[in-house]
Amino acid sequence: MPELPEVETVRDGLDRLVVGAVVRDVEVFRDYSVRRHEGGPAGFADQLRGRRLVAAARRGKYLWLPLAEPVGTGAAEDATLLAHLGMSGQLLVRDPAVVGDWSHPHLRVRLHLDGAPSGARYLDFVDQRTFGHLSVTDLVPTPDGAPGGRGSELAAVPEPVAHIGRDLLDPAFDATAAVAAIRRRRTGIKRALLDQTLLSGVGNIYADEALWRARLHFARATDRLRPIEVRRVLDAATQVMTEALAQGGTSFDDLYVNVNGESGYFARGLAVYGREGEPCPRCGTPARRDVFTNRSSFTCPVCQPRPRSGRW
DNA sequence: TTCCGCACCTGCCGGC
DNA sequence: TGCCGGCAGGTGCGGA
Repeated sequence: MPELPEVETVRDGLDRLVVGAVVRDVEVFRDYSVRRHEGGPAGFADQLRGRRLVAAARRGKYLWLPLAEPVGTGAAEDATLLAHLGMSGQLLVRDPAVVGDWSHPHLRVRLHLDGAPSGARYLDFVDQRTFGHLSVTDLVPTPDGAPGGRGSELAAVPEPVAHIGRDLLDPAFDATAAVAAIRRRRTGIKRALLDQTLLSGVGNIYADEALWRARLHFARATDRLRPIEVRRVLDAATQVMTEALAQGGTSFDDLYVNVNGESGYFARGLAVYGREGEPCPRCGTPARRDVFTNRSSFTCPVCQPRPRSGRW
């Protein structure tokens, strides 16, 4: 599933392979994939045709490509192509001269490109489970005046991204403020980690891994955790996502690949996620799976003892 | 205001 | 062999 390291891997690929390209044409094969674009599929295509992709930026799991006119190649304008990969979305950079008449059963949107630095002609949005989406949206200023996200120098973010917090790999991320915000909540620590308004980019996989590294059970109440414990789990999340990024992200199957269609290798680096019954790498106790907020959570019952009065 | 549960969506897999 | 239900899970909305 694409979480922060996977989305950052895709962003880096787009930065190298398609930034500078002009969108010659747009094909929307599945209207639902542009459901968040206010003008519908036709408006989505109209707003992209003839525009130049001037950067590849990211905050948390949101990815965007600021747009400019093709002539007068100045700074980005006030609009951007915004993407969220959801559970299974992929952005694939394709050159038909290399891959032939490539298609995919889950191809939802295709951008035809001219002038990409890689020579690629297609930017394909492939999405099996269709939780992902694309839109063209306005850029709005960041409240703190710092760049909106990794890969962009603009102090602006897409309007739908304005409400989410900065992510742990963002140089402008304020860990002290995040610790305080989490402790003000009256919920479980995993719920807080997954709340994208507090901090962005952490999903189910890395939340479980960070909690295991920090030796905290997912149901520990945020308002009863000491600041140092919250800080410990944030540091662990930063560490595990940095390691995953170095290995191209986590791939369990072909639902996550980079822009070239290649898998990441971090799945083998996971300590507990998806390893029910397998020995904890620290103490050897079989990992446990619980259903928490309608999804699986994996813990070591010894390293991460369940609290007497936790918040499920 | 804050927190929580659920719907959205598709394909795979196991059970019958 | 075919059908059906469960499961995967990020996000946003509505209800408590």
